[in-house]
Amino acid sequence: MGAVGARALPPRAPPAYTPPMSLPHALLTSLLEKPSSGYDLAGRFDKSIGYFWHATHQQIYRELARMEAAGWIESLPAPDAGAGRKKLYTVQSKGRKELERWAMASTVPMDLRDALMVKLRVAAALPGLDLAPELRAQIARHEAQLAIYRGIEARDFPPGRPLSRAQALQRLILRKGVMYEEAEAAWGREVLAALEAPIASDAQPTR
Amino acid sequence: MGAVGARALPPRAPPAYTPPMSLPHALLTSLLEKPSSGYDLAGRFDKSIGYFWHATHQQIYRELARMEAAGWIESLPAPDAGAGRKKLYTVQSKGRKELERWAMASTVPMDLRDALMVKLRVAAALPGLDLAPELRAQIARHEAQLAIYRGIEARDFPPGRPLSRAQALQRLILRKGVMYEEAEAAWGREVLAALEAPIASDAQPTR
DNA sequence: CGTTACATGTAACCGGTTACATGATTTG
DNA sequence: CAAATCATGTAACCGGTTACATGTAACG
Repeated sequence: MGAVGARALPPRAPPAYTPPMSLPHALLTSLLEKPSSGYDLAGRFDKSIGYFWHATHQQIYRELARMEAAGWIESLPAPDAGAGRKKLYTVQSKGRKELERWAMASTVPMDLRDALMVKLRVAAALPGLDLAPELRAQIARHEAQLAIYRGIEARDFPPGRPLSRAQALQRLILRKGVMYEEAEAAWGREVLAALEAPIASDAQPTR
Repeated sequence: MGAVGARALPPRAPPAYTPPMSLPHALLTSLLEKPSSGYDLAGRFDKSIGYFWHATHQQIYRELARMEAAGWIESLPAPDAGAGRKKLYTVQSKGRKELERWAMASTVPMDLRDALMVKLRVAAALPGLDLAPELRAQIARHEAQLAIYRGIEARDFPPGRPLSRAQALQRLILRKGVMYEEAEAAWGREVLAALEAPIASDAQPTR
């Protein structure tokens, strides 16, 4: 097969706007909770998701423009801001349906892509290399992040107080951050301990 | 400021080839262990890192071409494969130095970007939504992956046998996969339990 | 009046993905 | 010799990032 000479095909029909991943859907969710301007979204990018996931204003403006073109959202000149260009985006029924569809659909997880894993492999090939400093830095970073999440948890969800459904879900999102950082830090400590362990030079039992 | 009319600048000087992330360095590591063709690298993409991180052959060929242009690696027509185009890539001293530099440098971690976190937020805004099936699927997926890693661990690193330095490092890479999947599955179970818990409709103590 | 914050955008690049193409080698 | 596999690539897109541009509103 392989139609020879099929080179100069017209540029494929503009693919129907169906993003595989989730920035637009994250924005859609934010807008569902509260109609906002692109600037507002960039500023907070959602109180809970923004803890873990940063998006620049350019990304956000781009997605908003696309979603408006797709009819998922609509913009009105903001009631405040007289001569400014500020726009207020509101989710349309098409957008709400799309968000439901996406939420119910199954999503493939991201690859686990950690530079430290590669660096361990480098250390195996280049025995002179000392990864301990970088490891200590990473452990400290994860522990600091963990402390931040724990602080938020203690402040926003003190134990013993009953939570609304929305609050309970919000807390679970934060829990993910906590559990993720705990696992990262624990792994880091395990690696550091192994690096500092007596180097049983090569497969020699300590005897 | 902002030199008006500075539009038609010549396309900025081709930025010195300094990738911020790590695919080239992962490939470099693989090549350091064993000079290979692009096809070989695509096939295994490194026994340990390939467990977690997939790279397509196009990515790999592109990176190999760039790294050769940068003088990090060199290609020779492969000794086998008579009339074929197969090339064997070998790390040059420049590449080895770059790998060391990168391994010692500190790396910024990736954002934690999980669709389920967004979906929980959606569920908070749209109370009709039932995320339980998707959650069960994710838990099953993580547990299956965990079983695979545990199998490899048991096969390659049975307890009680002393390990060489390289083997110990290899095992730590695998441990990361294990700990990551454990944390993901544990979080999933926590969320599922919360979703199925008595819905204390809104902040009403069960009393 | 000048600086800072608000607010939106264009241009250009890089990494990751998908589709397509091409040709050599091995095998039934 | 036809099909599968080996082996390498081009083209085109999309998402994420950085640099640059532009203008309004609020504040001291």
